[in-house]
Amino acid sequence: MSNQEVARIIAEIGEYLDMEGVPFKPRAYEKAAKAVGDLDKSVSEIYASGGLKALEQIPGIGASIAKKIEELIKTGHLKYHDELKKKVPVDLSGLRKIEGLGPKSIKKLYEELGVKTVADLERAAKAGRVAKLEHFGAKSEENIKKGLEFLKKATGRPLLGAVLPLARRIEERLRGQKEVEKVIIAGSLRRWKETIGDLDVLVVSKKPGPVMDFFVSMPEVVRVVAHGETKSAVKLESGLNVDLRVVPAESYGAALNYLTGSKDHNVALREMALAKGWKLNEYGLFKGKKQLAGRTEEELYAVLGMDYVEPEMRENTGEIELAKKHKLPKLIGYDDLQGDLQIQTDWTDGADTIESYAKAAIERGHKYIAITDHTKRLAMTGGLDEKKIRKQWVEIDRVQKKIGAKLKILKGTECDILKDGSLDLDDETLARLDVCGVAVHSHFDLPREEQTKRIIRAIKNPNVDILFHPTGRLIGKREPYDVDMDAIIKTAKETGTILEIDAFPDRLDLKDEHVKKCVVAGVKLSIDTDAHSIAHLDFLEYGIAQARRGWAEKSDIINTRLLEAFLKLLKK
DNA sequence: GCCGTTTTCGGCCCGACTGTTTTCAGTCG
Ligand SMILES: Nc1nc2c(ncn2[C@H]2C[C@H](O)[C@@H](COP(=O)(O)OP(=O)(O)OP(=O)(O)O)O2)c(=O)[nH]1
Ligand SMILES: [Mg+2]
Ligand SMILES: [Mg+2]
Ligand SMILES: [Zn+2]
Repeated sequence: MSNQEVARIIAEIGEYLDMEGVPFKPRAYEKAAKAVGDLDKSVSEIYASGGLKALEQIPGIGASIAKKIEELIKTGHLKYHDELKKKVPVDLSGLRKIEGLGPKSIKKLYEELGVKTVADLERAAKAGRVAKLEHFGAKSEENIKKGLEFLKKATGRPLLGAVLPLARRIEERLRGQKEVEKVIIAGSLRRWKETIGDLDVLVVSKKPGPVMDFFVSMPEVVRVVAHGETKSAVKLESGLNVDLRVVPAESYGAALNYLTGSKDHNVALREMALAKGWKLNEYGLFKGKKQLAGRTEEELYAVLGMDYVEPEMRENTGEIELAKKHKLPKLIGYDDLQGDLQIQTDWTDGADTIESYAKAAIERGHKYIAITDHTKRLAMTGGLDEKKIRKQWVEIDRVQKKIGAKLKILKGTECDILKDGSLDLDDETLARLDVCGVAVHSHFDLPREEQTKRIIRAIKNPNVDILFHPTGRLIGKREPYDVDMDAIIKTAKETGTILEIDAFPDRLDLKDEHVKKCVVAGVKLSIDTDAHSIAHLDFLEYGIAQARRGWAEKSDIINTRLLEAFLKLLKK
């Protein structure tokens, strides 16, 4: 039984208890479910090796839930869950996808109308039966209908890269309003999560009314979900929700901290405040009626006795303890990169010429770039063979001469790792390159052991400098191939191979959790755009963000160095 | 149900908006 399956059952128990109005337990189950879902080892294995005791070691899991997990692992079933489900036998996860519909409403709809599924609910709403229920009415029925309509079109969480440009436009638009003193996008976007559930916008203003009116009447708005004095929410035609919070200047820091989250980070801070006899909310940190902090986030963390925590770290995964001990890492900054080490040109499947990339890189302040076209096995891209890549070197030399010393153009490759772990170009050719990147582009479905052996063999090659997009995932489209990342990281450490953080918004590969492991292991990383056109050169920030989410410092990333120092970090 | 240099018992983050309601529950952030 997978972690996700266990987590789902535990979470459902929480929802059923919530339905019955049981206090506190729902949160306990919710927390436990999240703990299981976030585990990076398998619960079954944890139980197999350490038994109940090991399960109870997981924060949020105590004796009672540990026993339930044991039953799930042993029998594939949980009597307690089955019993709760028998009382209200509905498609809970399906119905919960309807915005605004919570456990209490679902229970009522089942008991009064026999609604078990989304389809049942649709029939009941269309027949006007929902509006007749006590505590429901015409508007609740209408909202359910709208929710059902939206659910049919819903397409899941969009990529950060797909919403960031829109978010920045909305930010600018609000900034143009005269009542607006400050605007900032908070929420998961400020934490640079790889996918985004909604936009959370914070505005400072003395006059919220006009700001709210402007916000809910933006042209893209198709539905006003809420329209209040301090908070509004809308749905855009793209399906994206946008929340707006407006506060006075003296609450800016506290409100930004609240709206940035994560929820778990917020709750942990609020518990800290509570333990000191204080109260933390979005208006400030208070001792009785007196505001101790709230105008800035820096002040808020300081008064709580912590160092400032960067938004990318606010996931309640240990950052709070480090901040209290003043031991937070100093994260790599958004201006710290000197160059880009993965670029595909029109020699293969890229859209632009070496020369135009060089000019664009100079405009962006890069000191070096690596030209890393595909190799011959990727025939559909016109991948380079040993002969053709030598021709490319001549062109690189020509462009280098033309542009002079402003930018170093490195001769590189994104050489295919073949099925057996050998490489698509011969060693003599690889040895003559400035930067040799290798990557898996085929046989994604090899068994874990074989895939791991294949990649290890490739990076053990003394000519190989960097492993590009190490897990091969495409967010929302393709799962990472099955590979033992711990073994790859270990080998990278032993061989001095660099692992890449591919910044392309649908890759972000390595992702934050793997970056964290590399940092701990002392494996060096590179941040590259994987550009296939000049516009893609701007993706570096997504890679930097992922590095920051993995707690990487400047020194962990090789292309923060100037050329000479950077080249020294590659294999001899 | 979980958890602990304020507690092994008694707390549990805190607030906004809506809709249906004569005073607040439900849902969400
Ligand atoms: N204190 C507190 N803050 C919360 C709670 N729920 C949400 N928040 C805060 C933290 C969140 O980051 C912020 C925005 O809420 P969202 O639901 O939009 O979450 P977030 O943006 O983190 O993720 P998302 O990508 O939108 O799913 O509001 C809560 O229950 N308590
Ligand atoms: Mg959000
Ligand atoms: Mg939100
Ligand atoms: Zn390519």
